[in-house]
Amino acid sequence: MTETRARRPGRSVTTLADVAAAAGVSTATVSRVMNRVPTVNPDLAFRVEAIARQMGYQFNAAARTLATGRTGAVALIISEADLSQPYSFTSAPLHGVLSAVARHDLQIVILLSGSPQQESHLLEYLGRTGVDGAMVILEDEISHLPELLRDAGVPVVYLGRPLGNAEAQSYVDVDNVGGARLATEALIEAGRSRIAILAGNDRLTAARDRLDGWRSSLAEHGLDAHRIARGAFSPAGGSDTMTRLLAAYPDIDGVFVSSDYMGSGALQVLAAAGRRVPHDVSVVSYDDSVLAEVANPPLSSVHQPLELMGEQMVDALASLMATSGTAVVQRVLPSTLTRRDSL
Amino acid sequence: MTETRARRPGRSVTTLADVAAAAGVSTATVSRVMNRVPTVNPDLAFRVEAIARQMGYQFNAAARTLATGRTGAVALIISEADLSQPYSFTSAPLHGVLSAVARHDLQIVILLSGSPQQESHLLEYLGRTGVDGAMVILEDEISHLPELLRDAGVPVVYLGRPLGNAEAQSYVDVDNVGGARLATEALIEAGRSRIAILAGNDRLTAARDRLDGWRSSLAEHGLDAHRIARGAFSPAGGSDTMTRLLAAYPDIDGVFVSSDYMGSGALQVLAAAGRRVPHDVSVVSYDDSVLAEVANPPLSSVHQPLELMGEQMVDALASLMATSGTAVVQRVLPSTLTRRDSL
DNA sequence: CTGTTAGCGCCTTCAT
DNA sequence: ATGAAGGCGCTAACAG
Repeated sequence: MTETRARRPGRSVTTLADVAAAAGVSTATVSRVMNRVPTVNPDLAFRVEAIARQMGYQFNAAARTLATGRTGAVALIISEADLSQPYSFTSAPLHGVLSAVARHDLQIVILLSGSPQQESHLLEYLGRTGVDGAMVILEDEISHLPELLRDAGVPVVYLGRPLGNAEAQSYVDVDNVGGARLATEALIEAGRSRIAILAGNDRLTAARDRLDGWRSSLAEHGLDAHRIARGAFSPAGGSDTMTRLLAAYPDIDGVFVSSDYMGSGALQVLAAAGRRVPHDVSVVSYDDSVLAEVANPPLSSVHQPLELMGEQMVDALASLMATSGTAVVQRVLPSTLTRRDSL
Repeated sequence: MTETRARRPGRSVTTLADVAAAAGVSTATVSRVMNRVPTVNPDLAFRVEAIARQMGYQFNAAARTLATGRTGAVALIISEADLSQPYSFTSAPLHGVLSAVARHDLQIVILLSGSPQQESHLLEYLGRTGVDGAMVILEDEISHLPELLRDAGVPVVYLGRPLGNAEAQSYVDVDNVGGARLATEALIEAGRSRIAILAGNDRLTAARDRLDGWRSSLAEHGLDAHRIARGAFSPAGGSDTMTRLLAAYPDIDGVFVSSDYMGSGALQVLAAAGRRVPHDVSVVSYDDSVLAEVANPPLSSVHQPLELMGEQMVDALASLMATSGTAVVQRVLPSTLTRRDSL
């Protein structure tokens, strides 16, 4: 019995050399064929390809990476905390990313950000021959991350305009100002004039932009823009903030709520206070999530193309990796309003 | 000027050889030090380690993989479709997986399942020296996947007991029967006796187990178990099914709903029919998601330790990879009941 | 258009 | 306990 020493490394039995031997050519030729180098004789290429397929040849990713320095993988940097939120918006762009990745023949590696430990791991991984590029999907802005990533030597695309140095970064964002204006205009068109806002945490650019949009719409129509209350993007935050708002400005007849999560809390407070929606008070919310759908009454809400954003991140990253220069891609997508009973 | 040809491959400038040269030892020794081989002289090890750290040495993953056949990465197989559901339960175990992965010093690669194309990609990737193991988180059972994966040559752990061949697979599951019993007992304790169920799609083992649990509890208490209606795990499914249920069995005073998603739909139908919850009808739901929290009234719901399950999947996989044998790990976690106003 | 030949960076027997 | 050297599988000059 031939003593074939068990090949520990790799599970892929067939190598380039095997195919080359079977086809009676050199490994270089097989390599060219597999990589579709155009200069090979078509007939030969066809023959080699057939043999390779028949032998079940699959290239060894590690070997290829070692030889080329490219990995065919991109990192997706997300936060554990974001995912753990019961209703987190991270999964929608994540979905977009995943569906787009297939088109570009890339592999996704998940890297966690959040704790210092995770970040050091992240940088370490990026520093090795880990990935060819990275995408960042973080709900809470982490202002120091961009500068850390800048040194990693790979192109990076952010979801949402990063807080810090701004203009030098590539990102895909939605028009939060425009979305807020959409919501506010709808309230005005519904005949409301004492329009308040439940604003989110000021540290988030999205929250600030929505406040700005609300303000500018009201200003354009000569309406007061002082009915403001701030709170967390959560049901509890929504009810607390709505309670304070109602106490401070009992005359409100319209509310723009900066997130559905807050919206569901706000609705409960409104109901408890005997304000009928939309009879006494019109409400427009933000995110157009399932929470808006199941709310009572169902909430009109500004829809964000989250999945599309994920897809575009991949497209942007792919183009950055192709040019490998210092190019910057910045894309801002429009929002739309989904109308439901609360208006 | 010395003509240092630009090193295309890899970004990690410092190699084992560099460290070896700086320390005046062989690359073999440095390799041993970095891999904590116990036979090296402690003093030497310390010295080498210091030098390596100071030079910012990081091992090249591709080179190591090429040499050892191990990758230090595990695949996470999920479905694009699951993620795209507005309220999907995939992200909770995902979160658990991610948080556990750090502890084991593993890297996560996302692989998509769903379309035939994605599956062939998946198998191809697994077939290469892609990963050392795999975890499967699929909300819809895909019965042919286990047998495909069986040939991939790496250990696999499932979330939820797989439908098919069952006993040969490793999995982490929750006790759906027990959870349903918990819910049903609570309904009985609340003084209800005409207890119906909104059951889910029969193709899901979870849905079937919940039905079984409901049945067995009722049987033990000598109560009728014929008030059954089936529907999709969605708000629309919930309202449709609840409507049918009410028409068929107008006398119900308790309902066990197999998912919060259905629950929110069911609640609306109940309200529209003039049935007060919990005064006329008690409702207990399943999943303990944010939907239960924001429902009106807030729903009592069976809580599943989804994140914990994700963590345990990683633990299980790690132990499988360590033994590298044909061992099987099967773990079933208990559910608990979160009480809210609907009871 | 195809073959030859060096590595890519690391691990690992085999000697010493 | 340490060093020398071959090889993991593939790619990319460079010849021919």
